[in-house]
Amino acid sequence: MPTAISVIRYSSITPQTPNSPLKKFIFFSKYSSISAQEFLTHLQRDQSNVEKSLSTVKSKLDSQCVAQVLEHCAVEKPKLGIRFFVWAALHPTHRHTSHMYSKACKLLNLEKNPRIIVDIVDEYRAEGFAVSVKMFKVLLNLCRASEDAQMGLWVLRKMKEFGCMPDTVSYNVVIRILVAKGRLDEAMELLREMGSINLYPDMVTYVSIIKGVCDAGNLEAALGLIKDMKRHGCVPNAVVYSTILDGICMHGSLDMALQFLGGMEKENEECKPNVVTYTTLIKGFVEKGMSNEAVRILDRMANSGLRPNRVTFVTLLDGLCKEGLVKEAHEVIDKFRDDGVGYDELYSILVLALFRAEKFKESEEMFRTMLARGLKPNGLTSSSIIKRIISEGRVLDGYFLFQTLEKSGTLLSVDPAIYSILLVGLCQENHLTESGWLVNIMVERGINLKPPHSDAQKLGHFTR
DNA sequence: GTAGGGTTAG
Repeated sequence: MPTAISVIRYSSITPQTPNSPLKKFIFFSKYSSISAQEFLTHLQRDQSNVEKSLSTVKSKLDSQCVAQVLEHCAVEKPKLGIRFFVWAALHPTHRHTSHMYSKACKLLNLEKNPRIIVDIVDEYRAEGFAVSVKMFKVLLNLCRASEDAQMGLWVLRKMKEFGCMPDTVSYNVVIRILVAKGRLDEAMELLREMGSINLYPDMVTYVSIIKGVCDAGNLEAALGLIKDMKRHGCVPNAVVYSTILDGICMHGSLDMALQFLGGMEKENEECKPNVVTYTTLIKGFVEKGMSNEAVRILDRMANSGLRPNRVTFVTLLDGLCKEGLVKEAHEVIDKFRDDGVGYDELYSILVLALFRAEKFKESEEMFRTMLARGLKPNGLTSSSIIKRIISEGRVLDGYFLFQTLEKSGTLLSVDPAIYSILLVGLCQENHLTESGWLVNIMVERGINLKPPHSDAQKLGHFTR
């Protein structure tokens, strides 16, 4: 049987990108798929014509393989990594998800080294490579993932030098980065620029700018933009109106927001309020400490035939619990128990809402009630409650809850970090049988020990 | 593209 000690030893060989060439080779052959290796080989074979070399690879291109190639390029050849990433984005059988864009930024450390993008564009030019609009859009989306407005603007300007005409989507990407950075004037300037080169701003362009204007509290400007878009034949939809409604909640009054909602309810299909619209208003009431009113919005939403989702319930139950309206919160979940989200999930949301309202005792009691009634709590709720119990020094309490969750089949959804925290606690208090049980489960599930730094030092005597 | 525990896997 594995012991606590063996798990700790075992975890010391957790894969991490190594530095020495030999270790790298072992890592390379152990953790990379055949296809990633093939792409890497071709990527390095003819560095003067990377794309052509890559195009001869027959292996299947998938997300896992993209991530592996990037990992291997990260340390020494980040530029090659990006060239591969851009090439892969244009591959007919593959599309990068937005998650993959963030992952690429992280792996290649684009935030710290924005120069890489500049260097790549220079490389393309030096090679006389025919860069397409699509390729530039990949670079733009990398700028967005690294939230680099400066680089986004730079890439947008560079496009023309390659004979590429930026399209509406290219502008939208840069406008969104600027809005996120609060650089509204520059975003507006780009909007005007689009008009001057006969590019049509679309719904996405307007939603981005309107959101920026609303966040800044300029409701009048937002309404002005609505007029502009109508004039340009872009008919505002529920997304646009929901964005404005959020602005009214934040910077106007709730009365005004109610009126605005009333107006939307009378509109035709495209503009009718949706789940997000109602949730936005619920959030508006909750943030003003009027959760009881928010409950009425939920009813109004249900009456109009829309199903509230998780976000709706999280927003509302958080508000009710913060105001101590726990009875009302129960009424809400009982009323909607068979309606889409599911009772286990609703109950979990309520327990977590109490937790976030710092009503820890009530929240833990309700969590235990859930388990006693055979309801399955979700991972976030279980993790939050157990983590707190352990941090209060009630290690065995945490252990018993772990056992209960294991029996109910929901232990797997608990954050893997908590396994380690619990194991450290059990070891420190010399609960050997209990640690053994936990170790078995961890080994069985392939969960590595990742003690927080301070605890790792305390664990020193176990690893010797 | 709008509300936004984090979920799958990406």
